[in-house]
Amino acid sequence: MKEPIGIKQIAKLAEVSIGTVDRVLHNRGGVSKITEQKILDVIRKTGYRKNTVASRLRLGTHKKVRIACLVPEAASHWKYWQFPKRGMDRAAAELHDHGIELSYFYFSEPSAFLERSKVILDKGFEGIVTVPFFTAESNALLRGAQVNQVPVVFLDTEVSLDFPGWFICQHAHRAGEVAGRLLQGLVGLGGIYLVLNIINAKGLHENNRQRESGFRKFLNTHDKKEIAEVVTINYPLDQPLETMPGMERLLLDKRRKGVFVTNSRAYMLPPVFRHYGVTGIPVVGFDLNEENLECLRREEISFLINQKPEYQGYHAVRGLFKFLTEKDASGLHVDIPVEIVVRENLHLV
Amino acid sequence: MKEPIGIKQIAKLAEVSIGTVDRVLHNRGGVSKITEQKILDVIRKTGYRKNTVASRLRLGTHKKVRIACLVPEAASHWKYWQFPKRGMDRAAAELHDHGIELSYFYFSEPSAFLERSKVILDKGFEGIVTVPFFTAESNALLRGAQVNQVPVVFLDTEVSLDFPGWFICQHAHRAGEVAGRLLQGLVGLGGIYLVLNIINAKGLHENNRQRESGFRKFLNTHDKKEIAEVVTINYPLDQPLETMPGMERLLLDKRRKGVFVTNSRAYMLPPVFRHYGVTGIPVVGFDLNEENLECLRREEISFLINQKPEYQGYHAVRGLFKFLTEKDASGLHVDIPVEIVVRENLHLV
DNA sequence: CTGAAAGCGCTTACAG
DNA sequence: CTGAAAGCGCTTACAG
Repeated sequence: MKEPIGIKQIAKLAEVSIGTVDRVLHNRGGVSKITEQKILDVIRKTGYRKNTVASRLRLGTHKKVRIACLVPEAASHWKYWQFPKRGMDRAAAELHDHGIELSYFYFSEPSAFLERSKVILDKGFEGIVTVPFFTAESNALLRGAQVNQVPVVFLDTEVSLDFPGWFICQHAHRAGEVAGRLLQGLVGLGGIYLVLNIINAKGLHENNRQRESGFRKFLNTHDKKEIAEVVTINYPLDQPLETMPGMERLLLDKRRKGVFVTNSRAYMLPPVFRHYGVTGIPVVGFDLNEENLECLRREEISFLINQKPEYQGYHAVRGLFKFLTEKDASGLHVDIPVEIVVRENLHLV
Repeated sequence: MKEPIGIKQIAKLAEVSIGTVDRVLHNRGGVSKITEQKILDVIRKTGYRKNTVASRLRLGTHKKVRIACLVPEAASHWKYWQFPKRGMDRAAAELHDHGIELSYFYFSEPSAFLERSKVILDKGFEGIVTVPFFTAESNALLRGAQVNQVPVVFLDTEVSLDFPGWFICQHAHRAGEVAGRLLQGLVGLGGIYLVLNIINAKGLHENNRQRESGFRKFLNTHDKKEIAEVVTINYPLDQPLETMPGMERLLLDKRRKGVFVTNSRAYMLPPVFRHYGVTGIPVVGFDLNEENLECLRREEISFLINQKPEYQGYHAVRGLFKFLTEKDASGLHVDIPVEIVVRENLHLV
């Protein structure tokens, strides 16, 4: 209801021109201490807030906010990366008239990540969205970005790095606890729970490690009598799952309760079950890829946890834009919900 | 990458002034057929899209988009209505510089709803957000709104009305199916499932009816042998739940499996269980009110389904604004996800 | 039926 | 150190 205070009214109240007000607002210097103080007083008293629409009209048409997205090659990783990309594109479309320009860079190897990082920094992008798959290279990126105060947002995984960066991802430990809750709800306590991790040359992915840890924590907390046993199988992608050491013994053990797959490949389980002729073993996994969804529809998987990759990409771009144009980092503090998906809410998530 | 086409370039290409272009763009009339056609051709060929930022700067400061929110008195309905209100306020804050003005109107009785509706229509609001609690009165509102083509968005419940309106709410039947999935997962098929509905002078709330129907459908579909039995208790709010006819018999029956509460009062169950000295009965309910959350934390409720009321309010206002300013109704087609909440993802939803 | 001009609030290049 | 002016793209009131 209060009168809209603009830069013009500030200028009048402080008895200066709007140019001088702007100099103070943007710390452009060249203003005497006394005038500056007078203007700052008026700004404080009136509670002036810049009109972002006018600001973006003026600025956005001249020089766009340029954001670089350094993402895994779209085809890899089960097309998972199309989702964040879609979210980023959607955000950019919404902000088109505000003056935004998204550029994509792709990598698969660490060396490409490093090389593209350099290009991005050289080209003077104002913000970067990427993924912390390679720790050393992510640190190198952050080190370079720090020089020009370029904000970097990491999606998907939270890892510990040497310089400050933003993370928009799901709390993996919590997601593991949720998985524990869901499985335990289905089968009760006691018996043997199987955790399936993918392992590669670099060892366990941080998300998988955290998820397993959360899962174990849930069972330990809820199982006062220590009658539940959690067994982990770390399997490399290039080996057939059904012949992994321990698999046969576990599946045929009468005490086996359910399986928690810490990655996106829960759909690999049902064929293994069929191979050993076992039925009725609940599976909880991650991600809404087509293979998993098909299993969910056929009721071969009980629950999937969604990391909302599109949502992650969308908020990364919107959050960065807000930060860059309004110095407001609130849009970069988003907790990705641990969204539980069953067959019946599949089309509504 | 393509050159930004503005009204100025359209004018130049069509060899007219920008005023004439604007007349065509807004169907303001007073343009010869031949000029109009020439301009339309250029617009089509260039793929011109109006710059919404410039448009809002010009328009928003002169006349704001005025939206009326006709909502239940905030204190009633377990403070549930604070959430959509919060979402609407958040949307309005984000759109402040674009020129939006939200006005709240409150009702509790149908008569007040009707009276406020008239006021809203008289005052010439451009869009309305409300709730279809009273069918006849909602129809009256829609009838009045239709005259001036004022769009009306209903939250919370989808009902059948006599005139077209928008609905932003959860698919209640699906939510019931999800509840069926969750309960059946916990206790398996067979035995007696209890459905608890609140009933008042107007009978069953549409959402509750749909949720029960979805729940029953799930059990019927999955229970080929018809060994599961669903029993409904419709209870009026002014009577003690534990003495409702059938309650004692059901709870003490060995075959009883779990309880589905179709409204926000799942928290009333645990005391009833204690009253009869029964334990370990799973409960699935709706809404994240403090009482329910406390039960979830104490593991007296297994699952809560969130209708995301804040999200509903937020999207109603954003969707209406987009529709009113860009003739784009896409923001009014939102399916509210059936969000499943357990103790472990509570703080992240 | 059409055009020229003013202005939304902010930003900056230029003149002094 | 400060002000006056131009302009972002769109919209409208006014003049012809």
